[in-house]
Amino acid sequence: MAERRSDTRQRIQQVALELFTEQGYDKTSLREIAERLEVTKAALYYHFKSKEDIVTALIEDMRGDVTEVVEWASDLPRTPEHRAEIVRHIPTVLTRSMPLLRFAQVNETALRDHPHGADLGQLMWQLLMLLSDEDADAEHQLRSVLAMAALMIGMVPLPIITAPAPERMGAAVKVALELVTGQIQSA
Amino acid sequence: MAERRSDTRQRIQQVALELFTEQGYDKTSLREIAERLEVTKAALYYHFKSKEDIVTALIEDMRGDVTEVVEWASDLPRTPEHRAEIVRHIPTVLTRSMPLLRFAQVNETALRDHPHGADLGQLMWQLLMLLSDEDADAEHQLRSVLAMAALMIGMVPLPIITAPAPERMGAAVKVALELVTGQIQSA
Amino acid sequence: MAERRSDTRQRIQQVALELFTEQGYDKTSLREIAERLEVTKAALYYHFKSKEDIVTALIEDMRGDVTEVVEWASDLPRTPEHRAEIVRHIPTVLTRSMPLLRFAQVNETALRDHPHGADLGQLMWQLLMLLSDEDADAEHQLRSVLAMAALMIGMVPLPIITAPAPERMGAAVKVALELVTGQIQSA
Amino acid sequence: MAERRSDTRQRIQQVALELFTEQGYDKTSLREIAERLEVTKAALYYHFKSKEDIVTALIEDMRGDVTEVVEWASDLPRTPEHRAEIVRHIPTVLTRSMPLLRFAQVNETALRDHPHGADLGQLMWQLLMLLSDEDADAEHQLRSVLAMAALMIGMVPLPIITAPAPERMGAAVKVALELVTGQIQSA
DNA sequence: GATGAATGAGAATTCATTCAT
DNA sequence: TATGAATGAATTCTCATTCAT
Repeated sequence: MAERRSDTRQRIQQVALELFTEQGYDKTSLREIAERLEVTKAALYYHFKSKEDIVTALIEDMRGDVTEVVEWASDLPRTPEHRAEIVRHIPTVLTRSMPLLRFAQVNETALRDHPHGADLGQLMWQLLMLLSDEDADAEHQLRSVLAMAALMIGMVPLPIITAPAPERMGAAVKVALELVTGQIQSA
Repeated sequence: MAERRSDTRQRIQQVALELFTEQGYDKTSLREIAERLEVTKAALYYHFKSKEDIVTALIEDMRGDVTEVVEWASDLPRTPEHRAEIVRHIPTVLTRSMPLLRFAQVNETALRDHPHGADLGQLMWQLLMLLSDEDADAEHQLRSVLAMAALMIGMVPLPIITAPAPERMGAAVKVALELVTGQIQSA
Repeated sequence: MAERRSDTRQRIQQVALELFTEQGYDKTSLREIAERLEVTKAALYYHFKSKEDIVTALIEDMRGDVTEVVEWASDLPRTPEHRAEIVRHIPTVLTRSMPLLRFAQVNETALRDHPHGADLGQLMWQLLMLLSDEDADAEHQLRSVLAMAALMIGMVPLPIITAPAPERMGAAVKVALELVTGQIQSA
Repeated sequence: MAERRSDTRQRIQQVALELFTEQGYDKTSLREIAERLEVTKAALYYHFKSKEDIVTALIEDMRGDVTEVVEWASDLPRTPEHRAEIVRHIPTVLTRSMPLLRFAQVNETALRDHPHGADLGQLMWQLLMLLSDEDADAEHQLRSVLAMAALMIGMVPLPIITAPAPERMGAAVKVALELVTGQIQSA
């Protein structure tokens, strides 16, 4: 009763996500994951049919959060005020998904030929499109890309930005707002 | 006279840079590079003592351009006007280095344990510091990171930004200026 | 009463025989057999103590038929007429065993080191010896081998022989008779 | 000068053919082949791009002999006399190819999904068709299959046939002739 | 300025098998 | 009468690297 159903499967996903992000998907061997979990490689294959499949599961798991925010935002009219609201909302709703987004960014090339890499790309694309339009001009598109980048940097530390998390997040939202509304924000 | 000094060495670097960027450093084998050049793997080892060493050479080759702009900018006083001038200057002086910067970005994890990966990081750091200060606040640091990101996106196409190169570059400079000067730019 | 004794055990044997013959013993994994039956691999181990053991059961099951014909024929005097009678008898009495004989032939190498592979070999040997003698000359031995081969080809389709089953069987018996009696048979 | 070109490649093929025939293709690991040759597994991969590829090379190597006899025989008119001539000719011209034919027969299932397994099948088919016709009746087709089988048994020892090689071959030719000409042969 | 032949280390994957429940 | 979870040993294959020529 105390045993959670398929504890191991969860732990594999978690450790894999950590290692894939830290060292890269290609540089991380299944041996390494297995050792870290103190199981055998074959145990990984009991739970996932391939290395790729671990990634697939990771993506599947987090798709929900993104879809949710996309659906919520899609109904909003495309006004600067609503874009601002979306920007403010994203950090709270996507916190749990951030590790995956970071993983995706760091493993860009490795995901290029992954069968579900495209899916991940699409998720990010949908996020971006919340702040812009497919037929907006280059500047608008660029602004929304940068706004999303700002939010990501706010949520996960970049070695270059030394400030503590809350301050970082505050700055990120502020700059992101400026980018999507085209207005300087007062602190 | 007819033979340029080490033609092959140049071709190796060029092909390697292409493949490393397209497919990732880890996913690109020396066999693949050799095949593309129609030489044997052993020939690569005549010119470079290891796979890592190709990267080292790549970095070495482009370091000059960056150093140059860094030196030029370092003498300028840290005013908004000069930061703007730097932003405007970067695209012209770094065009040749862009492929390498893109390579670095795309192979973040692979370069993490490369002996000269740190060097590349430092180059980018120096570039960033031209627009900011080590002891600036989080917002300032973030702004300069995003400004550099804007310029990079301007120079190399991101699948998401569909506009043609000149328009893309124009938008990039405009947004970058806005980010580093804190002022909305008029077209 | 409604449940036949060990239904599953029978189904495992049947599916295993099919797959072993189609794809070869080595190429057929227990996973595949289990999947085809929609049970787990562990279920196979409930019924058989090893993969080898499935083969053992298969052989055991069919030994009866062969033994029967061998015993019947052993009592007959070694005359051409009786050899002819044996040839004519074999197809009717061995029809049920044919799948196993085909399996044995197709998995010759795999059965070489099977503990009961020898048994199967012996069964075939006994069959052969019904038509020949251990101390017959090379030609006689060859004739009886070919006669048995003819009968087998008659019973199971070879891709090369396109005729429908009854015609095939008729031709097989005719040629087999000719081989063991040394006389051209009239249709 | 004393060094034969690619000695190793030849030795790999030879040892592989031996082991594949003795133990079966699937049961023979590259490790085993490598050990027998006192080289590393990787050396095999220098000479052949996969395990399959060794088989391909084997087939390629022997195709010539078969093609030759097929071409010679194709020009002959389809009379019983010529069929007899073909039967008599085959053992001399196919001696070198026999090991491969034996390999093919013993590894029937393993070759079923080999990309060049079909090729081998076709070679045998062509051989068969020299003694028969695509639209001959079942009996004729069966006779030529058995005649070829007889010749093969004559060339390679079957455990069941104990006679020494020359006698075996003599018997084989005799029986094969009888099968294709439909006439009892006098010794 | 190259090549041909080889290696050692390690990767992903598959398999038959076991055992507690 | 089964299953879920796991293992150990093996397999095919790839890679960066070396070295004599």
